[in-house]
Amino acid sequence: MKLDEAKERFIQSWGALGSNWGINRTMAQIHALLLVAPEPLSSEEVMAMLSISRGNANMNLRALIDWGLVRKEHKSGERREYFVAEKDIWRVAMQVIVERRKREIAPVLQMLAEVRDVEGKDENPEVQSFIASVENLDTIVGQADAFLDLLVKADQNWFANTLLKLFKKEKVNS
Amino acid sequence: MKLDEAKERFIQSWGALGSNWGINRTMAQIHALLLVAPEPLSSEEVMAMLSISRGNANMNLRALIDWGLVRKEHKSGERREYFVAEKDIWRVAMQVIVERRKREIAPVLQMLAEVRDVEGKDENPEVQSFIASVENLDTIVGQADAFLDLLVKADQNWFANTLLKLFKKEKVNS
DNA sequence: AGTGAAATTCAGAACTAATTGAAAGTTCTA
DNA sequence: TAGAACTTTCAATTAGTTCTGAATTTCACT
Repeated sequence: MKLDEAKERFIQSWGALGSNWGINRTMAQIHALLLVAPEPLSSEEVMAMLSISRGNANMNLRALIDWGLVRKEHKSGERREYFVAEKDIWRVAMQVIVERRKREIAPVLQMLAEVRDVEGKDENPEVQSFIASVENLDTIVGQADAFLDLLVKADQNWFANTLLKLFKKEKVNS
Repeated sequence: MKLDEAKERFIQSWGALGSNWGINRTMAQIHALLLVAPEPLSSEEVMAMLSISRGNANMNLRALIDWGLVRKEHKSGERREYFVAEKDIWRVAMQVIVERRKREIAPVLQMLAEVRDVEGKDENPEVQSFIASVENLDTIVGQADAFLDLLVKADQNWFANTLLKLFKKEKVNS
């Protein structure tokens, strides 16, 4: 496969993946494009390479900056702004986790805490079963949240090592 | 808060959450509804409670069954089918992970393997840097995949215990 | 094998999200 | 402070997704 073809394929797949995860396709494509670009790109270049409009490029570049996945770079003596993606994929992944945790897990935990405190837990068995479901959910979501918190504070080696150890244990146990 | 109100809030939030994660709102709402329903519900009941059409209810119920989150239940002597959600949330979470892993991680690993074998790795430095990015990504995605595989094989207690241990270590280390 | 109750399908309608592009805004240089 | 170079905004449009409901099929019972 030729380099350009490989890049194209990578960008397309990354875009498709993004759109399954609530990230819009263009945003994921721009991210992919910047990831494999050897140099910072200007918005003109992004527009041209993905055949998208100025407005679209601008909007999605800003969203990427918002997520902490891309940053602006100024070349001295140039009016034009350039964009670079964070190239360390581990950091990219952690950044995505941090953001989604903040935007999504936190509100869910909040909601669960609220609905949990429903009236009539002392007499009504239906209420009791509802509370049981909610508490169950709260435990799991809480555990996942704690785990992600641990993960984002850790580094990649720690993760890889832990994983390795866990694998070994699995083998022993089975 | 009254029980009905709490259920309503739960269903709405669950629906909103789903739509951020590539699961359509109605599907997530039906799931939420069944999760907190004390009894199996018929599609008529689902339709009525969420004010959705027959077709929509049918389609999404089937999608839920497909994901392994809901199952049909027959009451003897009844033509009508009833639906129950898997109530063990841990299992629900694992089921979702299994599905998404199958549908999404596998194709990404495939794509990465393909684009990795781009021409010119011996002379062109741009090709080399592209390959480096892709390999980097492949490592992380592969690790995540392995981790999820481990996770789905384990049970909730194992996860909670491991997590607990990791927390303790963190404290000692810091 | 006929009946009616329930499940399924699917073409088009309704809704939602993404995109465009032109206009307005900003910032730099002279 | 004029105007060129670039960025940002946003109303209108286009594309994509979900939902509806009538038509069709399946099924259980007689």
